[in-house]
Amino acid sequence: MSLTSDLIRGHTDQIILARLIAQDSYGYEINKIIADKTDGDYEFKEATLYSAFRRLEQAGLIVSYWGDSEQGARRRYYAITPQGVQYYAHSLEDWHQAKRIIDSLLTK
Amino acid sequence: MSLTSDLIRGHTDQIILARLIAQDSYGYEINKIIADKTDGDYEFKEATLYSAFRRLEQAGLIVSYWGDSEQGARRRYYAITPQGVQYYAHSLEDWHQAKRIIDSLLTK
DNA sequence: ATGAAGTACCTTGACAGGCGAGGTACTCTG
DNA sequence: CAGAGTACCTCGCCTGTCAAGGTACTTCAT
Repeated sequence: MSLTSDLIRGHTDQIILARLIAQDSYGYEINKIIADKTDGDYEFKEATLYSAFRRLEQAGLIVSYWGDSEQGARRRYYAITPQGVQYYAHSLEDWHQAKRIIDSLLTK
Repeated sequence: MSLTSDLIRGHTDQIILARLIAQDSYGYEINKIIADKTDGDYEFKEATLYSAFRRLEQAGLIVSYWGDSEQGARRRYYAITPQGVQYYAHSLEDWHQAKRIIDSLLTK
């Protein structure tokens, strides 16, 4: 993985929310999906991931519940809230704008 | 300006280097050019700008010299070094990769 | 049976970058 | 002479990342 975290910083929450819009999920799975989607180029550090969950839940953008799996390790599932959806939509616009702005600043 | 700083974080150094590749410049002017290029949508906070200069100079990516202006406020000019040019080229590639990765993570 | 590897979660403390707030010093214009 | 503009700088807080460490369960090969 060659991506420095500072390039992803500012997208962590957004990326997690994008996954939760697709379906409820849990930490470990989200990270695996991200690794898959990027062909192993990127993955959150666990500490980063779980601190993001805490932040998002406190902000009311996601809620969590324990999975009722009888076997295997317990899983804490997360679901996106309506505010989360709204926040995500807004963050998408920000991203498109940021791309334009950064690209324009990197040219003569 | 709606851009959150975390979206720019990771691009600060890169943006400054891009300006210095175009021509030697100084803090105040760089910020004005950036404001111009983005139609006022973005501008560095001064503290951010000057701490970036310090960081870049310590890293050997830029060098500074005092402008010899007789009138007006003194200006500290910055010039990019060969290492700076190299670092910039590398950071451009990182950026293109980051764009692809982030975009791919924001879709189902 | 035992140990390694995989799944799955969590916390602590350090560190780096952004930036609000404050400051200095000079020039120009009304 | 005051205020706005140019131009630089520092201090200390805040936030997000992450290395390091931990817990607990399951599966599989030895």
